Amino acid sequence: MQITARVEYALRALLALASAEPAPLTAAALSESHALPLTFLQAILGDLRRADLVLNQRLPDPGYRLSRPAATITVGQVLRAIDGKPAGRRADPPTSGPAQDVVRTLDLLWEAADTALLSVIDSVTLADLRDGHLPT
Amino acid sequence: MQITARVEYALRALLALASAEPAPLTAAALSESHALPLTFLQAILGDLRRADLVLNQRLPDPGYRLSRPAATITVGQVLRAIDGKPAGRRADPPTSGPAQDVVRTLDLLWEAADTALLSVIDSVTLADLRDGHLPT
DNA sequence: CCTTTACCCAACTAAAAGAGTCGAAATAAT
DNA sequence: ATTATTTCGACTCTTTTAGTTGGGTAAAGG
Repeated sequence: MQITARVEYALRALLALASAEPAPLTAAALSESHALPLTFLQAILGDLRRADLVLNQRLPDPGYRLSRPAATITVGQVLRAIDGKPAGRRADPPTSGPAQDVVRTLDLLWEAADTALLSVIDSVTLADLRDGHLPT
Repeated sequence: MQITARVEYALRALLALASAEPAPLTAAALSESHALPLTFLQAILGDLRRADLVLNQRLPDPGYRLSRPAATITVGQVLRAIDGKPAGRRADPPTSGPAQDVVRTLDLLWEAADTALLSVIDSVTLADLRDGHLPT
């Protein structure tokens, strides 16, 4: 498990929004109160908006809000919105030889690992995190 | 889940060794039959040897062998031997402010995700992979 | 001895990904 | 118009990955 800063920041920001609900928060406000680099945060909020997890409004009372209830947004959705790719091996598989079967077997292994991961992150919502309801 | 080439190559090599048991295979032989870059593979085998997963012997009949039965080596052990670190966030946590609690909550989340992952990779052995016994 | 075979190791390079910054443009009240 | 804020693409800096290179070690077998 490698947690990128993007994902971490995205979740921190979303949790702040979940706690502020239904009041909107501007990017600047989020940046200050949670020590997130402003311009980087803006880029991240852009990803979240394009993934329809968040929406923003202009004056009066400008800022970002969750686009749906915190209980319906899972951590998995956030990860996929931010990091895009669900997984991926770096090494390209050989096109022939006895290693073929081995590679197929490893594929299944990584798939099983991924499934285990998804079972956690797709079952935890922003509301869970906000309220401290965590998995075992 | 991000699978590095090092881990992938290590597992391919170990599976080859597990299948060849108890005959030793040289680095060159592994490199050729499984299309692994030789010098890179040597570095990886060095890690595996230092982690006591593999041992090598000189003439006569030189090469690498598993240092213990394939059924007692788990994928998790290999991952830890090769990539070292169990996990890690990139973003450094804030030293003060209301984000403190959020960060602690996220810590627990990542820990849960890690546990889920370990439950898979620490329960699958090289013998399982070699024989096609995979987790659900 | 001395060549051959194979491993050992530290330093190096190249390319990609990650973390952020910068600046100019768009938006929409007041 | 002006102000506050978001939006977008391009840009920089650093770290990690994926390898290579080159020099050295060990131990037969001739």
